[in-house]
Amino acid sequence: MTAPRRSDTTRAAILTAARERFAADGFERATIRAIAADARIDPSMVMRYYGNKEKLFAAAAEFDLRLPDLTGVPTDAIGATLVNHFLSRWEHDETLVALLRAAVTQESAAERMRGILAGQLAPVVGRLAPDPAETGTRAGLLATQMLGFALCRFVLRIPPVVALDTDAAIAWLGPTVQRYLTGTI
Amino acid sequence: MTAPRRSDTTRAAILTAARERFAADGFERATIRAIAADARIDPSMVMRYYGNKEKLFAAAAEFDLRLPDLTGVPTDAIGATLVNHFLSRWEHDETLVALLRAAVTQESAAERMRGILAGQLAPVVGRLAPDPAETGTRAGLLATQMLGFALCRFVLRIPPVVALDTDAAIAWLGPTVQRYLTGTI
DNA sequence: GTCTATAATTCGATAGAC
DNA sequence: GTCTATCGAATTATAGAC
Repeated sequence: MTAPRRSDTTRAAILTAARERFAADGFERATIRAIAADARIDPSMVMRYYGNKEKLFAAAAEFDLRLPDLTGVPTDAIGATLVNHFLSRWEHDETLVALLRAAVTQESAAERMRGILAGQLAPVVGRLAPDPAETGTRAGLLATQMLGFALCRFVLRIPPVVALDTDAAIAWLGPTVQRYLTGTI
Repeated sequence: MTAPRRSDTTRAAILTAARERFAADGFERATIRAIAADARIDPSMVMRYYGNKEKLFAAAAEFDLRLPDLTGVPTDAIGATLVNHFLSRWEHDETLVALLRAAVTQESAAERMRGILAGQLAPVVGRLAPDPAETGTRAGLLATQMLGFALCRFVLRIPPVVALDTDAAIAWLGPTVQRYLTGTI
């Protein structure tokens, strides 16, 4: 364990500002100058700490889905539980929105997104589905619905999707996710 | 009716090249220079014909969903019919992928996307749902699933989603769309 | 109608003083 | 560690010759 350096405060401020800018503007339009201004530091410090823009993004887009343990959840409540988890996870952390916005034009961000699905989501899904060969497909289908919802709600801001409250969103999306994870064709 | 000018060929070539570049690279990374090079013309011609980059995009992103008439379709086949329609529509026209990629960082493109949903999709959905107050919500839910699928398949290229063939995609997504349009909470 | 030349910005990245 | 100054590259957009 190393003691926290005095530069750690600066590093954290940069990361917070970077996440906000990347989430709001996407990778290209989020400039190092703007991020530095938000963090109240000099732009050259960003380069000094993170090397270049892509490495800065890689550090800012570190993301843990924090998926709950589903072993104690009744089988037919898995869909609603997961939808509720994703909704509250997004409300309080814009990292995933930043990642989503950047992934559309930045291959490294898309690769990161694929890695999160394969490394964090698929293992949890795998513990539910009997057939291991289906795990990837089920996790992928879940991604199409939940990322699509995030896209329409937070990025495209489609009015009726923005207007949905948490209960309605769970009621509509829950059965979809439930079927993708535990149903059959 | 005016006779086709000889410049119409050039204009069409520009639009085709623009659609390809916007679809592949997004709004910021698709440069006027690259579009002009693809169309085998001088970059200044693009400006001459379309004024600026945003107007060029607006012209290239003109999109008609070409939704089929659903009045003759059995009620419980609506989901599969629509999913099949969207899949084939995307395979042969990259305009919607271009619009999706651009809409993530370009507000005017997002507005265009919202306009397509409200102007083309919602009216068709409205003819199916008994309650007019629900039309927007149902069309929005349909958008979350179908745009999410396009995002994961064509933009993020998530392997198991890319691997789905048409029949499997219809079998999985059809019931979801069916419930969003004709089901209840 | 087509192309050359270039203006005007903006940005990522670097060098170096302090 | 922090900041000033600036380079070099890329881009949209314009002006004007032919």
